[in-house]
Amino acid sequence: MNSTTNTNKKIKSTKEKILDAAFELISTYGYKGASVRKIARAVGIRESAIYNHFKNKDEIFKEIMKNLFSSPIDDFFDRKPLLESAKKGRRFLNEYVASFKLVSFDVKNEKFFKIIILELMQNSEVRELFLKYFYQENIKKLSQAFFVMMQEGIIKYSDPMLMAQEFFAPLFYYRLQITLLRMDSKPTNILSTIFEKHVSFFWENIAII
Amino acid sequence: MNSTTNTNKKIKSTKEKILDAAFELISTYGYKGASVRKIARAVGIRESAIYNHFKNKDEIFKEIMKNLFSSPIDDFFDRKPLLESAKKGRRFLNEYVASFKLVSFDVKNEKFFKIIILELMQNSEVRELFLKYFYQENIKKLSQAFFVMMQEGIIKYSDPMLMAQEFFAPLFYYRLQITLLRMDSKPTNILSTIFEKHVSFFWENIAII
DNA sequence: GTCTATAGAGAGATAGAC
DNA sequence: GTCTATCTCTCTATAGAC
Repeated sequence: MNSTTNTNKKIKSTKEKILDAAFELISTYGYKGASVRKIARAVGIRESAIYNHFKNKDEIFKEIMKNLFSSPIDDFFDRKPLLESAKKGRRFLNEYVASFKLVSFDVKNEKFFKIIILELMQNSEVRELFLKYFYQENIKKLSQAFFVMMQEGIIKYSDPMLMAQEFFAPLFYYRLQITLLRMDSKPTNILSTIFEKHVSFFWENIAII
Repeated sequence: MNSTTNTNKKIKSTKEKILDAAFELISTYGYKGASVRKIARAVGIRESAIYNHFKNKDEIFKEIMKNLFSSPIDDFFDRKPLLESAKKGRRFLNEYVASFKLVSFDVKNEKFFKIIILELMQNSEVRELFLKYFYQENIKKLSQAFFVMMQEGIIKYSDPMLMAQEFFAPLFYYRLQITLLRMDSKPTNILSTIFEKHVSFFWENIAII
């Protein structure tokens, strides 16, 4: 174990520094606005030095894109057996939303979210990943969970896919609002409990009894 | 009434042509990407000629911004007395959503929507208008409508503001998805009836009986 | 692996002839 | 009101010295 493994305090390589600076700049100015000039200045090197680590600007973005959708929400589904924990009904939804809320208020994840929105209308690959991530990953798994709940007789019978979308959409909407408010340093206290309220509102309406 | 009033087929002035071209370009490339060069080329004039009609590039964007949020959804609330039509309950929601759906699939409005998303993370004024429009205009009026329904005993008692947000959020989410799918010429048939399904799902859960 | 120097394109904007 | 010509800046990227 030498310094190159960067176990603890990690001395960052120039390549890592470039990626960090690029990530920061792209999340505020977007891909076009984050120029190689700005990135180099942020790192403290010349533009030409960038090209010793990346073939071109696009390669930098591609590297950052790899982590764009690997957020803690995925981990949520990985952490526990879906079909088993779904049986917990409302408690399952509470846990899911708590995880989503944590991600929404996390600074690093907020920057990823900003990049997604910034590039959504410009980059078809981002669109592809966006639809895949929010659909395949979240909606599909949520609909499975709702299906389990129906089978268990905890909630009313309905279209699980529709239910999943109806459940997820407000989460996305609230997250977007939080991000926008925070960008202009506006208070988000109105939204601090909205996630919990959402679960209550939703549950009241799908639960049996 | 002479040719300058442009009553019927309207011979467009250069200024109008510039605005049209700029609108088109901004909706695909964003503000930064829609260069004065590109706009001039699209109109068929030189860049310098642009400056006879607008002080600078920013003035062009400001002019377009004026119409950014004056969409037909506003008209919906203007057209009919809110407190009276809200008493119709589900029929009111159906009409509101039908209006929203029309806007979502309208090509011109889709371009406005794209500009909003493109500039949301870059332009604080767009953010301001976005929050104002979607909050003050839509959510506030919807919550008034829900309050009326509660008073009338058509729906269960609850927080009208929360209800309005929960009702509106999926509409926004579905609209975004439709826009993204259409950008890559992907089928939207899965979403063609989602707006109606949303009303059904929501209504079932708030209605008394 | 970093630097200087430079190329070549595209950006916003202005001066002045017609 | 449109043109040509031009200025100044910023951008991505490469060549070659150290």
